Amino acid sequence: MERQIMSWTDERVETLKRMWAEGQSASQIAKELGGVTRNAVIGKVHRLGLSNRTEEAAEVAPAPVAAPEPAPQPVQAAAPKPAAPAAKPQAEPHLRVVEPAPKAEEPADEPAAPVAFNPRRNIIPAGQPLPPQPSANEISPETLASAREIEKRSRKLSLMELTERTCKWPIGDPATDKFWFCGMPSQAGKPYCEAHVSVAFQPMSARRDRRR
DNA sequence: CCCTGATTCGC
DNA sequence: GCGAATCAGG
Repeated sequence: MERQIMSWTDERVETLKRMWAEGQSASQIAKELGGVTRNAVIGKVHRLGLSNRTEEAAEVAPAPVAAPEPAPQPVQAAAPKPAAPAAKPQAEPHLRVVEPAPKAEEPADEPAAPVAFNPRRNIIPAGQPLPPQPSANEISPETLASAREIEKRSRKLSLMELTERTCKWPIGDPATDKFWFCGMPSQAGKPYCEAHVSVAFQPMSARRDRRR
């Protein structure tokens, strides 16, 4: 009754251009558009002549996040349900708790382990910094900057949208609906994307060096 | 194996 | 113009 079988309408081309500029991969774009394969997307990208996507382009388009636009953003279930994470984030062979930081003023809190919130008991009263984020003072500024950069482009996936190959780094406060998972491509065999792996898996030597 | 983009070429 | 098949690479 409509649409003569998926074609490159202006609208779809716009989405393609926008996502490509944001640095999304051809497969991600294809998935978003639906009805086309990544090959189709790549082919179109080339025909549009916007092949080599350089850094600057990526810095222009990033929509500010909770932008109230009718854009085809992936819906996100805002239900803070106890539902067992299909892809249980934790239980990773993650970091060693670093040596008991003799930095007196640093309360021996959590290691840099993200996804540690416990949804079953009391939902964290929004306002308490319970959510993930490892103690920044243990991470190099470069690594943190990289993570923040990635988070701005995160795919904001809901729990149910995570797969074995999406970054499961939680972002935001799980007690609110401003909570989602990074969703960028995860490193093979790892639970997080490159940037978040860097934050989560700190080589002991690097940590040691940093606090010398 | 998972994934990436690039290219070719029949349609 | 389109995109599957294929290639080259991480």
